[in-house]
Amino acid sequence: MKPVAQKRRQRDQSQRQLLEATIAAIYKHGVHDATVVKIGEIAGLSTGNIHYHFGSKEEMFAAAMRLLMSGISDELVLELSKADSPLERARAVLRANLSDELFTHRNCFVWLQFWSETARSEELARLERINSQRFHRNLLDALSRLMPREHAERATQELVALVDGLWIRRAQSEGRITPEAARQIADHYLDRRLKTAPSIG
Amino acid sequence: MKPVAQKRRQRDQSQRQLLEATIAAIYKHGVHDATVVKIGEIAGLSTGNIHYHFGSKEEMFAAAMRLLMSGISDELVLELSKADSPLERARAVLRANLSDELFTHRNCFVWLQFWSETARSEELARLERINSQRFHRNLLDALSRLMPREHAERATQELVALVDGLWIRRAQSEGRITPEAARQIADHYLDRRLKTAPSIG
Amino acid sequence: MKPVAQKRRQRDQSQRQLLEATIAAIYKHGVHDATVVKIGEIAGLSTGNIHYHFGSKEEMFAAAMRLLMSGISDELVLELSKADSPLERARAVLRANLSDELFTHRNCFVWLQFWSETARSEELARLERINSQRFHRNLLDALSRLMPREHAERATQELVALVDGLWIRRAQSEGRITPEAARQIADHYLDRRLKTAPSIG
Amino acid sequence: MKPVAQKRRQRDQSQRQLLEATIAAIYKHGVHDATVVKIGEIAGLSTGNIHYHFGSKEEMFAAAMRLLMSGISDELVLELSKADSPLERARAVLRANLSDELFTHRNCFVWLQFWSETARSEELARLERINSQRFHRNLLDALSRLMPREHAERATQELVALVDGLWIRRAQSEGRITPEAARQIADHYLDRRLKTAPSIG
DNA sequence: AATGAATGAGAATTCATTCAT
DNA sequence: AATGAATGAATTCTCATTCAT
Repeated sequence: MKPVAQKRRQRDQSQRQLLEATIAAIYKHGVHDATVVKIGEIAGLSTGNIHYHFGSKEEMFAAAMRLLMSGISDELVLELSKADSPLERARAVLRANLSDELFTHRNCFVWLQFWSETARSEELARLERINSQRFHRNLLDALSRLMPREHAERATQELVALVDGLWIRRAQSEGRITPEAARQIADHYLDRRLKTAPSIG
Repeated sequence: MKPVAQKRRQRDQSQRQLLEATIAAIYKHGVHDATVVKIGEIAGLSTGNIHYHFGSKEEMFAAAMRLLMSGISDELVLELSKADSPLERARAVLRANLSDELFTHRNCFVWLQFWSETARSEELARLERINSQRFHRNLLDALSRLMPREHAERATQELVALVDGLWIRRAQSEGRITPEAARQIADHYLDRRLKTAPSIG
Repeated sequence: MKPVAQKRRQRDQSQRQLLEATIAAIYKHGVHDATVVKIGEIAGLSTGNIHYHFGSKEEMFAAAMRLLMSGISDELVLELSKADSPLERARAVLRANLSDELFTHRNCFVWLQFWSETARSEELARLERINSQRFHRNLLDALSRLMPREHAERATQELVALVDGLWIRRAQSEGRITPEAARQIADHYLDRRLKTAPSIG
Repeated sequence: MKPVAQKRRQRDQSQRQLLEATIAAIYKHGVHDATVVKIGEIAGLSTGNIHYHFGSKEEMFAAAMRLLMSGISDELVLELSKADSPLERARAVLRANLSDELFTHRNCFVWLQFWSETARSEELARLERINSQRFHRNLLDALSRLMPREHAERATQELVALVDGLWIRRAQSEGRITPEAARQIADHYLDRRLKTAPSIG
């Protein structure tokens, strides 16, 4: 008989597979058409098993959204770890959301699908708020050291909207915008913002 | 009164009611849950009627999206008619998309739902492209007279993304942002853009 | 105002048009898919009108079957009028059902469709029995003068089955059998029957 | 007992039940009114199951027709296995189609329903052709050894039509003809055919 | 853990029929 | 006589979920 640790590992792997498959299915078919059967096929598991692992489709979708969010979080932590000035930190926050790894057609598309599902699931709405607020908070923290509070708040709002808009654009179709171009837009925006805002102290 | 004319009016009214009901249902339940039965209830018409008038649910959704787009178009025409300088025209384009009438929670929410449906319906995707391109073109026309071509193109991209991001934000929940605040963000952005770009002539 | 006779003529024409359209629709789509709307389109009349004229779809189908039957009947009368011996009469009955005008793909196909509808409509079943019995009776009358009663009865049964089978064959697809070939089969069968049966008198 | 084997048996049994129920429903109501719900009720299974097992109603109908055809095929093989001369073989082919087990009101009625559905389903039409050709070929093989080729071909055509006509007759209503009578008709026809055709060799 | 057969509520769609004009 | 908008019951099909194995 297998030791407990091995069993757990196997279980975790199944669940991970299921979450990846969920995202893949949403990317392929859209949330609406990402059915339990299709997800199961991609994951190589039966529908019965999905309910064994996640209880319901909605819980699995929430877990998939969390997986996506943890990817964003990891990227953010990575970028922030390399930044050692407020300006660098602000740039790091933007870069994290527009990196080659994260700012993919797939990611942006799937995220847009979750955005729209927010209307049907309070849990997904909650997760969206958490993600949005984390982005907002990190950016505000950095900008607050570069310009007066009020300016920083406005600049944050604008940058958050700008990045969201870039995600929509990227989600729309493969070729509309590249990560490189998106980063440039955000960076230039930040530069102009800093030039025109009164500096601190 | 001619019976033919009366019948036509009756038909047009039913179709209009159905389209309004479609939008209302999407607003209330999300695209996914805006079923033919619910739409029929809101419109006060039977489900059979939907297929009599539009052939299929999908075609009715496309017609509803077109109705939304014609609202945006009307607003744009109205604003542009009042503008008589390139700068005014650029502002008019932005204001049209962020006006009190258009930049409502309802409109932005429903539009986000259509955005996500783009993945499932080629016709909706086509409509989205038309709308996006019209916005892009009008803004670029105006900005091209205020700054060198290349700058104008970048500025357009940025402003389009910014406005899309503001729509997402507005869609998310009633209170996150007001039309007034959104217009300020866009206007300030434009002002800074003009200050930092080399002027024409 | 139109005279009464003219009105009646107009009404009769509409009804005749509708019956022809019914048959055409059944030929084109099969009974199952010959909907009131499709029939109306072929006839150039609205669905409301169909019910004004026939009360219900089923009644219209029965009327269409009667029209088909009257065609067979006319053909039979015509052929019989030219026959002046028992043998000629027997041949006439067969020829009537296998004539170039009647034994068409269209006729046989539509008749097969009515045959199957017999299961759902007592009225159609009744009509089918009338038609079948008329065929049977006329053939038996003729054959009874050519061979002993018992032989005649058997021969009639056989010939009726043979002709029905030929109709099925013709209904199946355009090319399986020609009227000419069908008539030869029936005639040869009759000849052999007469040769091997004891003659009367 | 292996669970896998058990599941397969369970599945096969359900599918078989569904096919029997399809035939029973067609016999009871006609193809047109043999709805998924009614079939499910007869089979004692839910409607969802029909689509789980067969994908669509049409595919299930095709499978039911194949089941009917395999019954005919079995009967034919059985009869042929007992025949050891060309004449015996010809008789066997006829007897197979007119046996007490096969030539039932139920079978003939259901087959007539499938015949008429041939117009709506290319697959059913294909199956009908296969069945018809098998009958034709087997009969022709036997007759070719009893009379010259050309005679054999005509005799085959005639016998096929005769048997089809007998099926129609049997389908029409319970009492019109018995298997015994049908076999006599076919046998006598064959006898007369052999008498009047030039023999081989 | 895993399977997959079975369920049943709910989805879009079709269509004969009605009815106001 | 004729139209065609409106209805609503019925139909096929989908899909998350359950459950025996």
